Amino acid sequence: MDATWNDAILNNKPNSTSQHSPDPVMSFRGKPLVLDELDFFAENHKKESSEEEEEDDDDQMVHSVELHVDTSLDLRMKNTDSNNRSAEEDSASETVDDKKNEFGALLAELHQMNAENQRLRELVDQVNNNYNALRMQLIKLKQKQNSHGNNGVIGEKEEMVPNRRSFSEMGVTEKDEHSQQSSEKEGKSMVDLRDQQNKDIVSLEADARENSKRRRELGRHGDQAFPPNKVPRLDQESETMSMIKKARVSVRARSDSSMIADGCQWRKYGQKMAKGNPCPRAYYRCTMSTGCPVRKQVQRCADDRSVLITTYEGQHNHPLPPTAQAMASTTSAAASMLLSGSMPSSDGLINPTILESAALPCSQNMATLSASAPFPTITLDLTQNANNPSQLQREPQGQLGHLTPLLAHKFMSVPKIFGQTLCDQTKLAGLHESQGMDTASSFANTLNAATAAITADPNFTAALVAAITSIVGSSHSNTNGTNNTNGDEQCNN
DNA sequence: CGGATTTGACCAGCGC
DNA sequence: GCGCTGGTCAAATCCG
Repeated sequence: MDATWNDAILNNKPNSTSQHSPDPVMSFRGKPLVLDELDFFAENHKKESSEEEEEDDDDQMVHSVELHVDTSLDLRMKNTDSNNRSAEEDSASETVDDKKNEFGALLAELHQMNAENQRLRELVDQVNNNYNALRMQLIKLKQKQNSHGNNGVIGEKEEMVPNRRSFSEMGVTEKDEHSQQSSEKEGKSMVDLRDQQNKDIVSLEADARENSKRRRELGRHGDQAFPPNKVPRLDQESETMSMIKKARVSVRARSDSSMIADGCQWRKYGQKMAKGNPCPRAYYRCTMSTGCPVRKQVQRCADDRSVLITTYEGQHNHPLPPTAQAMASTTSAAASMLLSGSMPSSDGLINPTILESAALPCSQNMATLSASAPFPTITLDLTQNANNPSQLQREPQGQLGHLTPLLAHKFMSVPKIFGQTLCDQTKLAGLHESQGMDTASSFANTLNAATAAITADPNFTAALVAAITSIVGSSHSNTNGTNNTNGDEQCNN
């Protein structure tokens, strides 16, 4: 943005030319501007501001800029009128001055917001960095302690124990683990504590299995020994925990390569022929950190083999390179959003805000949630709009970093709509039960509403398309060190 | 030689 | 209980 132009507008300095001129003009660098030039600058300013907006992901800024342009257009219209009616020149001139002042104020506000956004962004970056550093330290510490506790015998197995993973993902935050570790410092050995944790978790999961089994039997026999409001609470909690553990994000995108380049390192650990699809499904796990629980499945679409379906599961437990953060943020945020919306509101009904959103007519069917799948899955379909040039142009290929906040914001804004956190879900589940609602059907309803709510946001879908298209685009040149698998070749042949 | 990939075996969940 | 399916393991193999 041209600083001089800004200063001229922001300071709203009276210019000698404009002061003496009968026509309402503004000046720029000492040169009087006619209205067409003003429009030109306004348009230019809009373009520049839009570019900045794309970099800053500042939605509010967009509104400000639009307002600014509207004002300038309004200005022109008013000025044209005043030229035609000389009798109203004075009043028109006053109107123009008013508009100029308003214009300047808006720009000043715009700058303030911009600066504030910059500060906030830096703050968020800093918090993120601190979090990642702490996390890495924690992981290293745990590994150290594990190696002591196991006489130096530690492997991936220990880190990959699902119990531990589910424990951390079950809403027991690292803070809790920290507090447990500090209590351990007060006298308990790490080994004992870990054994106890594992026993508790094993016991929890065994109970959950038992309850699940019992419920299945009850369902078969139509027995009411456990009517909806009498089902043990643990069952609900376990179900929620299991959901959290199993939430998935599926991305459909056109790609010739065997994988989309999402910035992470993956190791293939299996391949299976899936039913109903001649193309094999490949299983990958993240190898950027030992014990990272993230896995993904890659499979070509049976109907259209140019479409690559990548399904992500889990959250990374390590810092990610900028190129990986876009996809990771998108998937983890989508999973969070998905899970946050997986329960009804506290009154047992779907939040009316969701229904309002669902009623919006602009759904593009790009993001869908599946309630019928064994695990809650959000599918992002990028095949329909991938050829839309206007959307492709929004984001240069290979530049994912600055999309992350926007994508995460777009996803994260949904839980706010639902007005709940993951921690509330178990409580709500109990309440839900007590009101005798059919959990499965309400869950499906909520998912449907969430689907509509997400897809109703054109900004979200556009940003998503841009982000993942750029990922897919870059995958042609970089397959992340993974060669084409047999499965892919097999399928392409 | 070490890391990545392949592939058959194994296991768990689910429906009948 | 049995068979089917999806997901994972781990030994064998490949590759740089």
